[in-house]
Amino acid sequence: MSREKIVELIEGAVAAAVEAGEIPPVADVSVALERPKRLEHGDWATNLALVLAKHTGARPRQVAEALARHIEPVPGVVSCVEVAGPGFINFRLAPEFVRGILFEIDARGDGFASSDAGGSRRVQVEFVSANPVGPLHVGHGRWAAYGDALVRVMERAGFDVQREFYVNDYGTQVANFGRSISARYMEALGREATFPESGYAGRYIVDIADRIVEEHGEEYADLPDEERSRLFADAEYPRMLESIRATCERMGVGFDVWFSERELYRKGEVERTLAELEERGEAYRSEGALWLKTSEYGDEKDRVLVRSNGEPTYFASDIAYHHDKMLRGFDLVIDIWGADHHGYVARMKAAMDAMGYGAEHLEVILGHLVRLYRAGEPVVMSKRTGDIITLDELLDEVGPDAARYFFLQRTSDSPLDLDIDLARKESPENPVYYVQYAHARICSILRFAAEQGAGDRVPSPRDVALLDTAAEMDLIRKLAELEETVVICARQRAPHRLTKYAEELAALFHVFYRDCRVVTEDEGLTAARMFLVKGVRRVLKITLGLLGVSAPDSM
RNA sequence: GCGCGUGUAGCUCAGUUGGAUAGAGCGAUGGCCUCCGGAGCCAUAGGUCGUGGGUUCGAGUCCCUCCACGCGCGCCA
Repeated sequence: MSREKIVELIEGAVAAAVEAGEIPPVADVSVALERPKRLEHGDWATNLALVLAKHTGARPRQVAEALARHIEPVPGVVSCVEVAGPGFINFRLAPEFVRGILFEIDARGDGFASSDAGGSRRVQVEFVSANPVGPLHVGHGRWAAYGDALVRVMERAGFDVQREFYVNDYGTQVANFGRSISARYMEALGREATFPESGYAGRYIVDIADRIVEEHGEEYADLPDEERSRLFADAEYPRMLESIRATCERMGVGFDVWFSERELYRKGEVERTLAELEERGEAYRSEGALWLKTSEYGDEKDRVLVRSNGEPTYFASDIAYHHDKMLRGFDLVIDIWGADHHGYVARMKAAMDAMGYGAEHLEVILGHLVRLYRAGEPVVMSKRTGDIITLDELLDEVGPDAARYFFLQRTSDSPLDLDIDLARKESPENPVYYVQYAHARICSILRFAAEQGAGDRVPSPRDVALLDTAAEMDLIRKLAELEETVVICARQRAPHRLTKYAEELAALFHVFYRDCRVVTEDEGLTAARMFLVKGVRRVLKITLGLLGVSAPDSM
């Protein structure tokens, strides 16, 4: 890749300048390299001279000129090196080197833009992790899209990543679920029932109860309430979990591991972890409860692990869970939580320290919520009242491609406003159609070319050299940006940048399409342009694939 | 009250460890189809980057004040 070539040149110049006594030694050169925003500033630029000047108090431009003196253009690679502005060194690549990316795309195929930037670091990403007591809501959809795209992007950037869904199938939520079904069941039979205070009011609970009545009639009516509730909870949460899995599947999101909280308890991992923390002197007893000294690791106060009634808290099992993750050998664990859990981050990180792993092995990404609107009016969403728009309903209305793309357009750490009426319009306001259209259009061109009998030989470098208009070169340069874009997305945990890349690439293609006819009388030019267009198609497909959005041949 | 997050064009939002003249889509206005898909392209208008200070060669980006909005602050999960 061109980046490495430029870094080489800069490193050489730095070494030469240091030897000549013109500048002090420099640690790392590669970080100072960036793509200028403006084309007239070249293909690559470094602010290294500015950074050096800052440390030494020298004049930035003088440092830049000293460095530039030690850099010679490389025929066929770098055509021009110049000092500009306050002290940037700009590099312009030779056109034939720029065009070389087309051959690279052709050679690497679907593996194009993958790199080893992540160094095969073992990473686990845990996301969605919804309680199996109700359907996924729209916010879950956002986190599913985000987590899944993040994993795809990190994989392509050379991380070894696993997807995990944590199933909270133990404790209060599941118990409430059972009690809610139980109450609806009794109501359906015309028996006396009081709906629990903290029950789930959603319509789906009634549906479940009705189904049980249909299948089993009054079979459970005379059981004690608690027993019936437990029975229903145990029988129904796996079904609910299955439907959650199916919804994720609809969005193209699959998990490598479904990890059960219940299993943690069953295997005694919670007990073991608590004992360990006590042995390490990180936990202590007070007021009849067991506390973790989280305040020693940056949390506001110590937190309860075991209540005075003997019941472990959710925090306790969560620590055991993260203990388990670390035992499984991950270098880094990324948790994606709803933003409403942000008060929980400090204590979980403190727990990582208390266990002796170090908080730096846990990264928490807070997925902000989705605010739903209908025709500009906010939709009140509450599990308490049961008034929610489910993810399935949204998928019914806008389809998985638009939903995923929409969710991925914004950074994860800001709230997302989603107007359902707007989203369901399927109008060009949703850029997913714009990008998909570019792909479909290319496929159409290639179909046309085939009808015309245009050959699809790999063009010679001389043919490819015919690609020299601004529209063609701009498009080619954009193709070369995918790999670094993927790396940035992975490092910043910011897959949303890829939607922007996709739109820019599509836009440049549309401009090219306007300016350049692909199928012409000129065989060499036709071959070259078909080669280019195929490269664009490949890159669009890879990009959309990373986002989890389909790349249709026609629309 | 304390903590976290967010304030960038009329609207929705991008903006690499601080870099060169702050971008895109939608909306608005005006143009472009004899010929590979007009779900497209081109042009124009639109900004004190919430406010006020600070750090420096340089701040949308870093630090502090204040304002607005969202979320959190349980022996809930």
